[in-house]
Amino acid sequence: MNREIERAFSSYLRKNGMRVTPERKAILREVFALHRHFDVEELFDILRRKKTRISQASVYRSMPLFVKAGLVIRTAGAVGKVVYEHVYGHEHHDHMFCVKCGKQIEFNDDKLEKLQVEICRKYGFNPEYHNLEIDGLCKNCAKNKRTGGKYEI
Amino acid sequence: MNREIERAFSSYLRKNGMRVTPERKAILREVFALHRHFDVEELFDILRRKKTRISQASVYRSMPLFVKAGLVIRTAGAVGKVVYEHVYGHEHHDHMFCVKCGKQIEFNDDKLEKLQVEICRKYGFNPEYHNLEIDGLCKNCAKNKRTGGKYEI
DNA sequence: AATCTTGTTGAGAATCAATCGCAATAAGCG
DNA sequence: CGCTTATTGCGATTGATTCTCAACAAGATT
Repeated sequence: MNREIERAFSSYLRKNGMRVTPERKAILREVFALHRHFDVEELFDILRRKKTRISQASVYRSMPLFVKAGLVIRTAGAVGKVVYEHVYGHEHHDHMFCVKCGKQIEFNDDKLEKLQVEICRKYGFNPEYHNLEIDGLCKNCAKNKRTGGKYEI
Repeated sequence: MNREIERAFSSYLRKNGMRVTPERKAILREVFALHRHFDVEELFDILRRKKTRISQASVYRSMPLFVKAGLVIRTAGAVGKVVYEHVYGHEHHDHMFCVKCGKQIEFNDDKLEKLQVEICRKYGFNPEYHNLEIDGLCKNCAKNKRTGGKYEI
């Protein structure tokens, strides 16, 4: 992981009267070792497998800190589950999600980003983060389209 | 409520070998009487206040059906909560969500919609529905910005 | 209209994510 | 080093959602 990230986080903590603990650092390290979306359960499992002696509660407690520090974002997950993704030093991207096979396509479009900022301005809204998910059928599934599929929503 | 909606739903059910029950119809009616976002708890409370003898489980069971039938959409709610909104015969819109005060702003932008379709085409993706949520600070909260606010994320 | 099949309901138990309370611990200050 | 107080871990708790299962009833068949 990047030394820079750790420093950014420590700085965020101190600035807000919070403490830099080995637990928080260890969790952050794993978050940035995971190059995909994940939920707290997965993260906790990884930490446990690595024998770090960190409680689930601490993991739950740390995630909002990472988010507030701008290092991690929370994206829409399955029903009643919160999904995270680290973001520091990464390109922002949006998702297409195939409702049939579950395939995820990541994309990024500059025009789209700019247009959103423009729209926000119209409403006096200060965007910090956005999440666009387009649901539909991927190329493959559109081809073998069956009506009335029973995929989960 | 619209007779047309009820017919659309009944048709969806029959097409998939499911049954049209008074419970499902009553729930659907309330969903379309509610002209705003809601969660299952609210919906259930309303049904109870109206003395309809419908169980919470049935409400939970019905929601995904409405979604699959294309009458209702699920949008991102607070942590661990699912929020719904009826959509049939309504203009599609997206949301801005103030992370500090929780205010929701609905907006719609034609250019944005068209741009998305265009992007999908590039990926051979067939969009059916999309959900864009822009998180940030509303006009008011941006003004009285305190650093390190403790709002939940 | 009576019968049959099978999807649906209600009630409560069960599950699962997330949070909380509290005593023990330790970060960071002087 | 010693003090203050944020943080930890544990277990209990909350709260939303799902499950189980027996009773019921929708819709097809006769």
